[in-house]
Amino acid sequence: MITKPKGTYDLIGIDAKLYNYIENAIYNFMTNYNYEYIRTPIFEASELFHRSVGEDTDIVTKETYDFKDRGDRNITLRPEGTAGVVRSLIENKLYGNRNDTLKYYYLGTMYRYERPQAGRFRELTQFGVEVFNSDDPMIDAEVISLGFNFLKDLSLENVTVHINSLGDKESRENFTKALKNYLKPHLNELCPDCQKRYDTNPLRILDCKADKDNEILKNVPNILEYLTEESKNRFNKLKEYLTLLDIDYEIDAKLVRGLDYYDYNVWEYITDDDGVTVGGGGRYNHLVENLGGPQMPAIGFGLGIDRIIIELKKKLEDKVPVNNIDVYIMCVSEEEKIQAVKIAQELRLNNVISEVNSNNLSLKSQFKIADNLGAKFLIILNGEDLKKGLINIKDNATKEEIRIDEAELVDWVIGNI
RNA sequence: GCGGAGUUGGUGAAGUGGUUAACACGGUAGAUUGUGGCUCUAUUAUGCGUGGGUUCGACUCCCACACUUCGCCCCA
Repeated sequence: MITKPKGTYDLIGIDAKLYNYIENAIYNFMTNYNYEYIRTPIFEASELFHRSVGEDTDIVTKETYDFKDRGDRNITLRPEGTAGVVRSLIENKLYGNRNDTLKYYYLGTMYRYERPQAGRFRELTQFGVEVFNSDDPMIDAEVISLGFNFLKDLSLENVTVHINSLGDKESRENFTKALKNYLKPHLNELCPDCQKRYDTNPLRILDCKADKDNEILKNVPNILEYLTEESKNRFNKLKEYLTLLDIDYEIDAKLVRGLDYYDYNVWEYITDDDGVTVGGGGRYNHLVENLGGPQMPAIGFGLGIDRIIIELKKKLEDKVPVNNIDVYIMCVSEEEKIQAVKIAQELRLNNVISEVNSNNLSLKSQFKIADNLGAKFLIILNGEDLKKGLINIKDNATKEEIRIDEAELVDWVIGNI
């Protein structure tokens, strides 16, 4: 048997239903916020990700799907959404009118060569937004609240936004220096991984799992105290706006995001009950420029649809929603089938959700199927009535059965569902 | 890339080196001369992740691989 590649999954059953539900919610929601839909390729030149994410990080050296195409080009399956959108912005000169704030959203699959775990796949789906050309904390608040409100709209109620500021370059350098000075005398008390991180990625030590309870980490310098005036102002403004907008947020000075390109305000959406991060984002005011575009501020987030589906399922428990249909059409003989197909099409074209037996089943089985589909009405075709131009229709709730004229069927159904 | 646990019908699962792989749900057919949801009866895995090996004999033991899951690294 051929099996699916590691870390992928088939979207079927309840998961597929939830995905459809989320997808529709996204389109509706984004229309109200007046964000434009953008779709960029699933694969891009490898260089794009190397330059955006950082040349030396593990992410790019061993956690992307890279290959050479037949034209000997270096190609990478996109591991995230931001780089492609920024590339498109630059290539298509979408920033033509420099007064506009440009707002985009995307939904699509991403590919990461990682070891699968709970809620971590090699093919994953992300919904994200990117906003260009506004540097005002007001827009930070809009973007953060957009994600938060969207999750609420999906009825994922218990989510808190964890916010932090990484400041500008100067703030980060100052903080990193202070952090390293603080940790240096205690280095041998940290876990082996953290001892390595001390040189490679000191900020990551802040959210180390092994040293979580370590006293040393509890008293670590606070990045927020090392922010420059400007960075601090941005962060304070953001908090004011979030309070104004009634967003549940929490300041988390130990929140660091993995990418080099973030500046200033960063955040994650974290569920309250089990602490799952369903998404996160940050401001990245230098990425557009670094990828060859104009100097242009930007901010965005990504939400993991796969994780959201998992969280929604936890909430649903056994209350699996059933899509009830309006009409189930039962038929046995050849002449009944001919009629059934015709009626089914007619009803469907009139927005009546209809299903028709197509398996030569006994009436008993057809009744069962109709019940499982939650049909409101059953059309039970029979040869004798058909000859008289009558259709036998049964209300599945009251069990009442009436015969109505063929010509009046559609109107009758529309009037009664 | 590293480590732990797992993989038995459509589903939930029990099970043993030896002939017929339990039980339940679900499905199908019948009792019901075309009108179900209750009940009863029959039937429903030529196969126990895949490929090798040991054995007279393997679903059961051994090896490899795949996939799942939990954790590490990493987390865009």
